[in-house]
Formats: sequence, structure tokens, C-alpha cells
Amino acid sequence: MVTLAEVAQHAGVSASTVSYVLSGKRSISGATRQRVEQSIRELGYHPNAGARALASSKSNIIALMIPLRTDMYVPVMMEIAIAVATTARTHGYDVLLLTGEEGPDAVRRVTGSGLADAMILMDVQLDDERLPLLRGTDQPSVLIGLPADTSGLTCVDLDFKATGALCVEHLAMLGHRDIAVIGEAPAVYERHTGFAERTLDGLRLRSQELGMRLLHRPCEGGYDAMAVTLARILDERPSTTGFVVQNESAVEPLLALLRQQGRAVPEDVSVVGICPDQVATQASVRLTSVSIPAQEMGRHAVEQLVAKLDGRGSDEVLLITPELTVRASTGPAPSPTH
Amino acid sequence: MVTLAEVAQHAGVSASTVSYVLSGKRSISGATRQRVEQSIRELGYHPNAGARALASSKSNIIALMIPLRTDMYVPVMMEIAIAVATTARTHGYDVLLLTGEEGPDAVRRVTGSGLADAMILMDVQLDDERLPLLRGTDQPSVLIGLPADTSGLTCVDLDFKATGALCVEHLAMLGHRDIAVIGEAPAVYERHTGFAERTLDGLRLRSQELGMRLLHRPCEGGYDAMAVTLARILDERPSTTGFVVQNESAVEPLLALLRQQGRAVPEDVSVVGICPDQVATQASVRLTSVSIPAQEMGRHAVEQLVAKLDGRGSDEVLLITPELTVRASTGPAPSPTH
DNA sequence: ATAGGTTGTCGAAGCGCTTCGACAGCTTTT
DNA sequence: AAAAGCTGTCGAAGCGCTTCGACAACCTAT
Repeated sequence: MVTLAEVAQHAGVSASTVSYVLSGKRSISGATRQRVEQSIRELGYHPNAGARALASSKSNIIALMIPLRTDMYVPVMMEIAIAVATTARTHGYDVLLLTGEEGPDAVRRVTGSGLADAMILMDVQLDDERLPLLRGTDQPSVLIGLPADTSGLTCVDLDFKATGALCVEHLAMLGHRDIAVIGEAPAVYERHTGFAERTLDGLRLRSQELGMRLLHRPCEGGYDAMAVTLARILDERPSTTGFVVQNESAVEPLLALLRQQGRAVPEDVSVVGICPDQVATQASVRLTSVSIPAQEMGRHAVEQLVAKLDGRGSDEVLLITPELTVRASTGPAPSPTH
Repeated sequence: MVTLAEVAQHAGVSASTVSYVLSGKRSISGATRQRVEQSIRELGYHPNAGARALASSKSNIIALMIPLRTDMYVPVMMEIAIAVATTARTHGYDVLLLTGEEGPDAVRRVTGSGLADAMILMDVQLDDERLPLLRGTDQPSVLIGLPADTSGLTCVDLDFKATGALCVEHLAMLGHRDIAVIGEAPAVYERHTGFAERTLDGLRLRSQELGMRLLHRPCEGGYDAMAVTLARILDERPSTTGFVVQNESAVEPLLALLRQQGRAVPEDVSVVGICPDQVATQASVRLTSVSIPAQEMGRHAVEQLVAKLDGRGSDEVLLITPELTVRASTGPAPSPTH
């Protein structure tokens, strides 16, 4: 491995000069800079990460904690992770991948060892056991998701409450009065995952305000589970004409089942999805949906973090405004007469 | 931050002794060891990663390069990534997430800077431009996927050629003679991604051996693309009774379309998937499939890598034997008489 | 022409750890 | 009883970098 010292020698300057060329923290004459840069190129020099971290107390690494569960839509996680990684790179950071498995210990380990300069947490529970640790350290962090108490924390998330409201409003506008919500798997609610509960809040509140009836049923993904759930819903509330689906792996099964039962979408029933655009556009009926801006969330999280690391930025909650795209799965409610 | 020296002082020993307690590289008396461990716990000591990396020239980090494309089934990537991360942790390694974006430069950067001790590459092209770099360095690496020339490389992958053969055999055994293959998106083939081509090889070879007719059509995911593709296939070869699907986002669309056209699965046509079990079991018809052992691949990759880092292990190609699970989507070919 | 600024460069200290050689105090062998 | 070998511990060097203070060399202003 070629070292700073070797570059310095090759360029006929001192080591510190090379360092300053690299960091730009002191002014260097054009001639010297060029000579040094030339040497760096010729020798194929790459600064040693460990030495750098030791001397500067900065690792230039951002830790990203992803959940290892797979009961929530995985592509969203992946898209966030990729957005985090690419955005981090544009700011000169690399990303360390941590799974939720280690839990709070991972936070301790990373902060304690200086492995990373900052961290991003995904899959935040309303009352997450990692939060006290984050509050108790001076290491910057950003949550993707919203816990119950956001004081002293920086968070980025879709405004799921507004998302719920938006879905209800769209269906209300079309004349629907009885709505059923196909939710995430029961485990997601038991775990008190913020986004699921907030969506539900938004749905309930707005439907109440608009005088609509709302039925919420958690649902494991897949065809069989969806069949059972749908049967129960139609049994309990046959007048249901609008569906809101928040479980991506229930979308296609729902559409298939409705078709199979002779209920036309959108003539007889309307369906609104809360899912990535890709799912909405690839479904057998192009789905009216509120999209999950995974990329945007990942990007914002990194940018907040970098701002903090640069001494700018502060603790604040950034809620992304949901947008509903009308596609082919929603239409006017059928008149009750026929 | 508490340092080694502070622990040493607290325990009344020298710094090197503490280091040896931590690494176990020299024998330490029970009494001393306990005193040191006690101090470590009391002070909440965590070794500094940068210092460690500098002094030992080992970062205890494995780099994982994932593709940033999303035209291939993302959950598989995610599952591999998670398996890699958790397996790595059990061996004391952390995982650095790199996206394919940087390409060969990422390899140079990581090897050059000592950021990681080893790397795992996913989404390997048959003629991948990162390979010469890997061969030219002494940093261990493992590929998930198979390039054209594997000399001097360690690879882990599902045996896709055998997978193709297996699918054909299953359909042959059931009496099918005309088979259509719904492949990955055209871009995947244009890129010469190994697994897609090897599957095709296996399918073609075995169907030829068994005297079957095979039609291969790439297909973007989604309902609309699948509709077009299916129409073309049935137009060109109306006698088709067996389908092999290698594009996971075409599975449900295909099933829906067949249903819609009044072709019953498995009575009229049989469908075999090459996809993760989750997709196969959640489909509207439980799919006979060869599963993609994502976890196993991630785990094996890490274990090969750790073996190399420990001086054991060698360059070899590990092909995982495919397994076909019969579910509800395949049955005897309809007799040609009716 | 001299005091006061800049600008560009260098030397040296030190970041927190690992690791090598040394060695004191034992135990075993001859 | 001396030589040889273990064990457990320590001190010091050094990994490759950043950063601070020092200081020539050159510019202004007066």
C-alpha cells in the first residue's frame, strides 16, 4: 500500500502538505497542488481509512439499521437503503449495514467504537428501546419513521395520518359511504409500528368527520389470508363499496378475488392502495394510490444527517406530504338503487 | 470516550495486557483477566475501530456490493443482504453497503483504503468489468452469481442450469410437450446476466434431450407486459401447455390472464415458477416452483470469505442444488384429443 | 525603509491500538 | 545445583494520518 509519506516524497513536499492538498484546510499554491495531485495519480494513492479515522476522529461512515423482518414490504426498505447509500456517497460517506437483530446493543457498539459518525434507524416502534440511547449520546441520528415521543430526535417520514385522510377524502368525493381498510399483518399492529397506527388514525378521523363508516381489518399478505379477510368484511358489512389497502402483498389477491366474485373494479367497488408506485402500476387493475416515497425518505434522512454532522441542521420532524394519483381502480360509488 | 489506557490504569496493569486479554493472543492469568474484564465492564469500554484498524491492518468489515437496478426481484437481493449482514456479525464482521453505481471504482476505493478486509459482489455479469481488479488484488472476495470465466475466483450461486433442466423434467414427466418460458426483462439478457442465461441453457438443453419444444420470451414484469407476451406466445404456439416463469413480477399477472382466458391451472396448463418460496406460496394458485435460496447464498458467501480471511478456504465455485417443490399449479398435460 | 499582514510550507506531536522483544519469576530437566 | 524452558507481564515502537504552532518569504501600508 502506498502511503501519504511516499506521495510526499515523490512530490518533493512534506507529508502535511499532501494532507492539506487532500483536505483543502489550508491554502496551497497552484504549483504544489498540481505536483501533489500528479504524484497521487501516478502512485495510485488511496488514504488509509483507519489512520484517517484515528487521527481525525471521523470515520466518514453512516450506519443504517434495517429491520430483518419480512412482514412488511421489502422493496420499500431496499429502495430506502439504496437511496441512503447513493446519497451518502455524494457527501463522501459510506454506509454500514446493521440489522435490527442486535437491537440497542448495535447502537452502543457503533457509538462506542467510533465505527460510524452517525446513524439512521428504520422500522421505528412507537416506543422504541433504542431511543433513550440516541438521546443520551451526542452522535447525530435520524429516524425513518415516527416514534410516540419525538423530542430531541430528528425524524423523516411520510405523513401517514394525512395519507389516511387523503384516501378517505378521495373515496368520499366519489360518493362512497362504506369503506373497508385492508391493513398490514396483525403483528405489525401488535408491535405498535408508528406508520400503521398513524394511517389508521387518519383514516378513522377523516371518515368520522365526513360521516362515513369504516371497517379496519389487519391482513397477512397472500391470496388465502386475503380471501378469509374479504369474506369477513363482506359478511359484516355487505354495503362496502370502497377499499383502502395498506398491505402491498394483499393488493393483487384482493383484485383477483373481487374479479372472481363478479365485483367489477371500479364500477362496483373502488380500491385505493397505499404502496410504491411500481406496485400500483403493475397491478392487474392500475391502482389509484398514495405512493410511498422511499427514495425521498432515504435521501432526506442522509441530508439531515450530513447537515447535523456539519454543525448545521437541528432536531425536527420532516413529514412528507402524501400525493394521491388517480388511476383505474376508483370511480363513482354505484347508486344504492340497483 | 474511554480508552485502552484508562482501562489498564483502572485495572492496575499495562495497556498491552489489556490488549492481550481482548485478543487472547497471549496467555493471561485468570486473576488478571478477571480484573481487566471487570474494569472493561465498569468503564463501559469499547475498542476504537479506527485505531484497531490502523494498528492491525484489519478493519473487520466486509463490503457488499448490491445492484441498484430494480428490474430484478428485489426481495431476493434484500434477503441475501440481510443474510450476509447477520452471518457476518456472528463472525465478528460488519458489513459496508456499496451500490453498483460506482462500479469498478468502488472496488479500487475499498481495496486501496483498507476500508474493508474483503468483499462480496452481487449481480455479476458474465463479463464483469470488476473481475480483473479482483484477480489483481490479494484482498479476498466472493461473487454471488457466476461470470463466464471463474478462474481465480470464488463464487456461490444456485445451479441455474440444473434449475432449468429440473423444470423441464417435471413438465416432461407430466406429459407436456410444448413449453413456453417467461423470462426476465429483456435488459437482463442484454446485460448478459449469468443466471438468466444459464437457466435458459438448462431449459434448452434438457428440452432438446427430451424432445420437447421450447419457446423463450423475455418479459418486463406487470400485467400489461405479460398480456402482450402471453398473446404472442399463444399465437405462435397454440399447443403450449406448460409455462416456466423466471420473472417474479410476471407470476401473478400470468395466472390472472390464464384464468381470464378460461384456461384452468393446472387442468389445462401447468405453470412452474423459479422464484422465492414466498412468492410461490402467496400466489393465487399455489405455485410449483424451484425456490431461490437467498439466505443460503448469503450465508455461504460470508462463510467462504471468513474461511479465506482465516487462511483456510480456496477458490472454488459452489453451486447450490436446486429443489423443486410440487404445489398446485402443475398437473398432467391435457390429452391432445379434446 | 520598517512594522505588520498574508501565504505557503514544514516539523513534530499525537490519535488508540497491536505486537515484538525483553525479562522476572517459576517449574522442569539433567 | 545449574541449565533450560514456561508463563505472565511490561515497555516501546509504530501503524498512516491530521493538525497545531512555527516560520520563511513575500506583500502591503506607512
